[in-house]
Amino acid sequence: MIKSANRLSNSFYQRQDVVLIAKELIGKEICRRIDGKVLRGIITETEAYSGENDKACHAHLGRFTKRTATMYKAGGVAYVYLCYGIHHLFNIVTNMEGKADAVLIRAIEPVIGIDFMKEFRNYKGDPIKMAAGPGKLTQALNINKSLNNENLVLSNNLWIEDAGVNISKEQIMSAKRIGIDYAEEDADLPWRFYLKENKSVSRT
DNA sequence: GGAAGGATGCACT
DNA sequence: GTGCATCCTTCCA
Repeated sequence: MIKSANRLSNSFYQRQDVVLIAKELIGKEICRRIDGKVLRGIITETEAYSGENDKACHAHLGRFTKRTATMYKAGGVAYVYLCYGIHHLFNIVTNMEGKADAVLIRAIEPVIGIDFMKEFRNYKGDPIKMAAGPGKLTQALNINKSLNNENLVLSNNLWIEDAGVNISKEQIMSAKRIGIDYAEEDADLPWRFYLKENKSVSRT
């Protein structure tokens, strides 16, 4: 295992309040190791999804399928799946085994390995917006389905650290989630969190 | 074997 | 701000 005193552990992921975890993940650092290189980025935007009471969640009300099975695992594993046949989306499973809660990582601000991220995305523009969007950040970090089920506590390829960035409550904004209009009244839940006035968020 | 869907991104006005 | 292309996975017959 990569040595890191700041790596988030099961006690962080396996708490029951997925909304709280989504909020606390803002400002944390996502780390991805590829070929011995480590890419890092600060999480600037998340969304909470809860299996029990949330129509937007893939695993709502016992919809237990091959795809959503990962969400039922104990907190601390990655749930990666393909959307629109094109985009990989990266989620962090939370809560205990049997509870289908997860936090969608929607955007990061690149910190280390920016050139490699640019290469993965074949992107020439401003790095601050390079990973501002769930499909973009997975591409920048080269996250794909092979990382589904990856244990973020044990893995050498993908994990989350507390970067020591202090985020005040005033900097964390909440809003309704995006792209889930099919979820009816649950689409209005203010379960999306993002860093105030940060350029690396998908939309404002 | 086939049909339907989908937690987006980008081009364009 | 808005419209739509796009294609792999999943689920069901």
